[in-house]
Amino acid sequence: MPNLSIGAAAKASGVKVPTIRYYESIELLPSPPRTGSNRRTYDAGDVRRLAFIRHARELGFEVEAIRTLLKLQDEPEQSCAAADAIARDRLAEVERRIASLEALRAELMRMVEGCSHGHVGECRVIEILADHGECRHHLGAEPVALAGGAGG
Amino acid sequence: MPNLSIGAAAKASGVKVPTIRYYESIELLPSPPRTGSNRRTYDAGDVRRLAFIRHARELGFEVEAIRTLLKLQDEPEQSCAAADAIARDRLAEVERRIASLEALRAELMRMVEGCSHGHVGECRVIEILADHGECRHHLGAEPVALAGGAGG
DNA sequence: CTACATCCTCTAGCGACTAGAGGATCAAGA
DNA sequence: TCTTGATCCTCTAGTCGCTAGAGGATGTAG
Repeated sequence: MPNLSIGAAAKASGVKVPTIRYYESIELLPSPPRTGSNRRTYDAGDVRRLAFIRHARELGFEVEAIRTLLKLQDEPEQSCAAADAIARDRLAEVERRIASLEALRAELMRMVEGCSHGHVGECRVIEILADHGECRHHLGAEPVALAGGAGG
Repeated sequence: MPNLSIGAAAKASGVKVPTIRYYESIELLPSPPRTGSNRRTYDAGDVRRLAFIRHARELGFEVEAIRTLLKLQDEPEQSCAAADAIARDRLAEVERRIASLEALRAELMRMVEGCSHGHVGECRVIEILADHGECRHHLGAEPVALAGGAGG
């Protein structure tokens, strides 16, 4: 299945067309050969690489980490200690995030359970947000950062 | 404690100075009065509002949602159904994120456990990322988006 | 009087895309 | 052959929620 158009590569890999071009622009994906009419052509290897990137992104790996992983992949005689370290870092962060989110969920549940659908004056949601002292746990110094950026 | 400088308001509310100015620029916080030498002066009400915003942001509320909540807060005779709905949305999203992150954690644990510190050729980390088929669960269509934005 | 902290405005940058303009090319049907 | 519409190209600018830095004015402590 060689010589795929960018659209076909997008379909096969699950990475959107503009995102593929973006990955090329940041040199995460090599510039593919072009047809006579200047269109990009991809092969199965590119699709695999794109799927790899997509999967890693879904797992929350940052582009820089993916870049490192791809370099490791390109030189398979290297030690996998570096790849392992990246995954471990990721795991630690994911566990931190889960802990934050669970504290957060507890607080949100407290809010919506306390809401008696009366007036805002007695609304727990507003009240809890207004009174920081009611919040016993500590959500950590850094913001929780789950505002979903790239929604469909 | 009226007539605080922006730095004092920042300290009292836990919101950084440039962030306070940013909130003013997007009209989340009203423009405060200025001194003769053009410096912003805040009072206790502003500090409360800032603390409210900060707390809501820590809980993952988007600025637009906070804007709505603040409007509700300013008119306390309204029904709190809107505030409740916003909090419920937030809760649902948090629960989705937790589920994604737990699937993700399982996969990362599988990765680092499988890594025998040999060569990349046998490295589970690379292998699992490369082979999407090994991933049984589904992380959802949208990206997990936990790349920590504003790390201090 | 001298440091130095704090304040001001302004612009630009971050990450990881997404959206749209404005145009070229391709594939299929009438 | 013509036409329609999908796909492709490049480019710039926008998203979100800030953060960083330039370049200058003002305040405060010793």
